[in-house]
Amino acid sequence: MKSKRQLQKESTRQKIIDTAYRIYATEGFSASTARIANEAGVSHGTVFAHFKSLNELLECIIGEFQISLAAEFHDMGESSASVSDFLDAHLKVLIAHEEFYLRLITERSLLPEEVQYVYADNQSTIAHHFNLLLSREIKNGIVKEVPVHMLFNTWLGMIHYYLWNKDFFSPDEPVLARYAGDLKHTFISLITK
Amino acid sequence: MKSKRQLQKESTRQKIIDTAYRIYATEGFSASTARIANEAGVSHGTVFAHFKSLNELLECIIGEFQISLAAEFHDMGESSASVSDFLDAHLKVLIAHEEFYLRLITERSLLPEEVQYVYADNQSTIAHHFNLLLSREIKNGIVKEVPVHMLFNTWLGMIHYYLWNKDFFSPDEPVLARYAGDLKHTFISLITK
DNA sequence: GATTATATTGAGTATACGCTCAATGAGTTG
DNA sequence: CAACTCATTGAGCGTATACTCAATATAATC
Repeated sequence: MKSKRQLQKESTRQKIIDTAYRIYATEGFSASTARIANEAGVSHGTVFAHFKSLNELLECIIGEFQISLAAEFHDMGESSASVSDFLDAHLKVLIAHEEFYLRLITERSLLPEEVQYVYADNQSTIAHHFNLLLSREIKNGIVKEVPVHMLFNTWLGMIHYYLWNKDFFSPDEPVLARYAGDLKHTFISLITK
Repeated sequence: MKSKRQLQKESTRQKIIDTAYRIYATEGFSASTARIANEAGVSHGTVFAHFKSLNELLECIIGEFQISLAAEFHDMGESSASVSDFLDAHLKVLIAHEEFYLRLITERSLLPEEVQYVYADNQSTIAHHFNLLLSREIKNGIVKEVPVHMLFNTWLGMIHYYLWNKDFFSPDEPVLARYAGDLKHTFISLITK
């Protein structure tokens, strides 16, 4: 049984996390700690009672994001039977988290070193499943004989390029949802013989 | 005939520009105006005697960069007879300016709005030539029938992805020079029937 | 050579931000 | 109810940084 105090503390911490996540997703990582505290309805000092520093707050939020993405990517890998399925699933996950993911990739240089390689892990999980499916389809003669890691990089490159140039491709609505069809179709056309 | 004063002024301005360019290319856009003044061997105030604000300095430097890139891309378009030539030329230009270009794309969010769309112009010039060459090769049955703008975006996506993940692909030496062969080879394999 | 024009200087100002800490008051314990 | 614990508060500190301006030094002009 948790004491009233514990519950209060956890709830405050969660309020900070949720608020920071929302602000970061909508406005980027340059939001100040004062701003976050304000919107979370707590005092400025409270932020530092829960997190030793801004960096620690960032690491916590980005870490949690990374963990939940990793879980979704894992499930996705299990349930995809073909490259086409896999691309759909991959897009679906990214579409669901587009806002925050977009900030993460466009403002990476503002982030502490500790989280700079946030994707490395995730992407190697994805790469693993992707490569299995692709190798099979290459062996079956459906897909061209190009090194699988290059195919994977091409796919991620396309997606990131659209995200990265969202302002150009789709300033007022999510990019990925809008171009998912084109992206998938183009990629499939390119990799098949 | 320019007066001694004019020459002095222009030389000071140029020193500031050159120094800022060098520092931005090697360390990124978070360098302070004091730092730039210091390394340029002028006083802090001098920077603001030549540029109304930091933003104006940034706009000037990035604008000049953009103009010189545009010129090189233009020449490149003229002299490329095939898609393969074109890719080589494109890579060559980017390789020559990799450091600054990399900062531009990885730290874009730090830059003033006025320069956010720095590539739009450049890329439409490139796109124009690229599309001409590709359309021809599609008509000749060499290249797959995929919308040319998607092919162009795929190519830029690959390049930017490698630049953007330089720390991962090639932390200690230029990425593009190292992977130019792989990038071009993969892209050509993918687009040809 | 005296006077004027101006490029340069650098100490100083204003602001923003991360972070601290003594004070406060609500919750817990005996 | 009294004593204690601890989450929360917010004014205040230190630092970084863009930008200003009166003073200075040097070139141009007569």
